[in-house]
Amino acid sequence: MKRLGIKELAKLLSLNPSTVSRALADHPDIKPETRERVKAAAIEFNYQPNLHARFFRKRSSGLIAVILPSYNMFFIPNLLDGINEHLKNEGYGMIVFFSNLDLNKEKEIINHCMSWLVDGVIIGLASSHTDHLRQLTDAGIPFVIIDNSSDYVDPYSTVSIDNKAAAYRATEYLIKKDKKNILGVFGSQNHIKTQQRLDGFKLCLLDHNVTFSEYDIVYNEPDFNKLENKLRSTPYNGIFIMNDELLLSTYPILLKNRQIPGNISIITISDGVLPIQLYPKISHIRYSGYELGIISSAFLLKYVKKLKSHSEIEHLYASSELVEFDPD
Amino acid sequence: MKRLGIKELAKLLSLNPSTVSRALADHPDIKPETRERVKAAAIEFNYQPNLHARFFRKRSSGLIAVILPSYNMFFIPNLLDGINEHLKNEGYGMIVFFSNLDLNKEKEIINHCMSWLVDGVIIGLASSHTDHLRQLTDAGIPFVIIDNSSDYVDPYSTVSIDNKAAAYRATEYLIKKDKKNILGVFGSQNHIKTQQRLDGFKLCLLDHNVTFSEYDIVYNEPDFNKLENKLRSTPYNGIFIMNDELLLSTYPILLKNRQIPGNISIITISDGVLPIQLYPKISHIRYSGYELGIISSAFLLKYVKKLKSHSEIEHLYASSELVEFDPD
DNA sequence: AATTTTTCTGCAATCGGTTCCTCAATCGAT
DNA sequence: ATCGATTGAGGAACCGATTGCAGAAAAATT
Repeated sequence: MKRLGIKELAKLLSLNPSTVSRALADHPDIKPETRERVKAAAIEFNYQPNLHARFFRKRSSGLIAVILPSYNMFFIPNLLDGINEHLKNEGYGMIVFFSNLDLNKEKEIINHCMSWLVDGVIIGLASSHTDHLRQLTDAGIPFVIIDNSSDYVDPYSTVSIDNKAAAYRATEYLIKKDKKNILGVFGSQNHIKTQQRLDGFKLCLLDHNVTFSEYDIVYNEPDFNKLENKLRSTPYNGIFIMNDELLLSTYPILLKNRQIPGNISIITISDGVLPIQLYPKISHIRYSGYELGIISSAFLLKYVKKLKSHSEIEHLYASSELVEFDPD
Repeated sequence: MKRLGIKELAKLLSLNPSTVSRALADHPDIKPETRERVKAAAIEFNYQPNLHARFFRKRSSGLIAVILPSYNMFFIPNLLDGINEHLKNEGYGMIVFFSNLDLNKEKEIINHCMSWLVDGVIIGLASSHTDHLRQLTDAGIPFVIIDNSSDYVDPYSTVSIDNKAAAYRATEYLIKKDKKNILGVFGSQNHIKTQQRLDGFKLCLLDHNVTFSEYDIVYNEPDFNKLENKLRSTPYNGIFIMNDELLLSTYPILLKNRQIPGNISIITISDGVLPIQLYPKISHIRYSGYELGIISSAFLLKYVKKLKSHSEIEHLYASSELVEFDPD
């Protein structure tokens, strides 16, 4: 069975292609009877419109590009799900690209997006460079930046979780459990996210008069001996772990050096997938990748639909909640 | 700076659009001088071709769709990298979809692909259902099935690792280390992959006259007590873990109940990311997602380029290698 | 019954590149 | 110097769906 175009379908129905087109698009000009006849035939003969022809003619694709920096395995799936779900409901499509944390690749992708006539872009930046985003602005293609909130640096709209607040709450959880010998495990200090979470962490300790020193913080440590030494030399009873990647890499060391659960409490910031896969499960400040997806796509569509001018910058924050797993 | 089309570019160069088109496509009719002049101008004025117009006219998109069942597999990033790399070199583009293990969504995506005029499809099946793939066959769109090798069931080309052989080699590794009290950790018995790896596992034990019983196998066990009980009641000194997911979920239990590394050896089958993130690192039969990507896309392109008839079914296997991390 | 209004459908242009075909200019050979 | 072959570029049709406009048919109004 060969694929048939709108002309063939029209011929089968003894109608004009334009009528068929309008019927399928629920155009009010077409009377219900004809409309239903056309739709039935479209299904019967498995008519699939040529999207390229359509987009070409419409000079817009109804497509939103999602550009992600890496295939971070933990929350990306939920994020994409959320975005896709919302876009689908609104009649938009989604097309996903990965920049592999490579700025040049990110630029390439953006050029590509322009060739694709995308209606909007949701982007997780590969770096702190944002100059190339002006291309999008110039072409009138709206975009929002997700996760990597560099809100105070550039005049672009962003959606992210409130990293500082999340870290604060996480730290507070440990303190309220009276675990005041706290070790902080953080990522690269160059990263904005690290700084934000570090701010929340330190602020909370300060607010609660918990003494700590820089010695009690491990940054992006691939050398596990250092971590192990600290665990052996200091009676830490609370561990703050900044994210999933660090949780995964440090958890075995913790298990080896401490009874878990026992007199030690661990908390992390996560979308909640990894912490409940581990055993025992890990308490965490949970943010939802799915929610972030919904929020960012809804936000973007406001610009796409011109409900909002692209010069109206705004910074949205997704919520996070404490998920406890300690037995006590 | 407004986007300009091929006509405007042609006007700027005092050339005909057709000449510009040919120059950019390296058509031999155009003399090198003109060609270079056109290309320089294209860069200078940042000419971005309208891909929809192009694909529409060419009646093909040069796009390969990659449909994956879920994101949360450890080797997906490498797989996509491999596919993308090869396709790019061959002048094709890649477009990625996720079915979330949902057959209906998979069907939807396939319909979508047809509307997109994709030139080929690489698909990791969401289920064992394959009826809907006939649509692609009917439309003359070639495809290959990856990872999930159901080769003996359906007449479709597949690319995967040789699960049975990999499991055999993994088991052999344990036996050669004289670890003959072996516990096997497997996934859902409904899954073809489980069966294949189980076959290799059992065959190897049989070949080496190692006694074992069904008691020594754990299937898709979300209840960790069972696993823990077995570890306590039986002096296992070798553990075979079928995949990354299971490694992640069982590793903490193993750590808790055994000194690792110690008198116990663990082996898993993996793309090699997780096993070296854990501590201590885990020996594994390593297959490369990247390689699988290269192989499957190269294979698909043979069909796409009509170097191979779509009726010529073939089953390719990617290689795997032993990666050892035991201290002794 | 004639005219106006409304409802429905057809016609044809159009979107931006690509490609078949045509043809002028250049070149080499006789 | 003439003719045929080759080279380089232009002209125009075309891909399939959409949409402004025109107009026939039906309904409503006078």
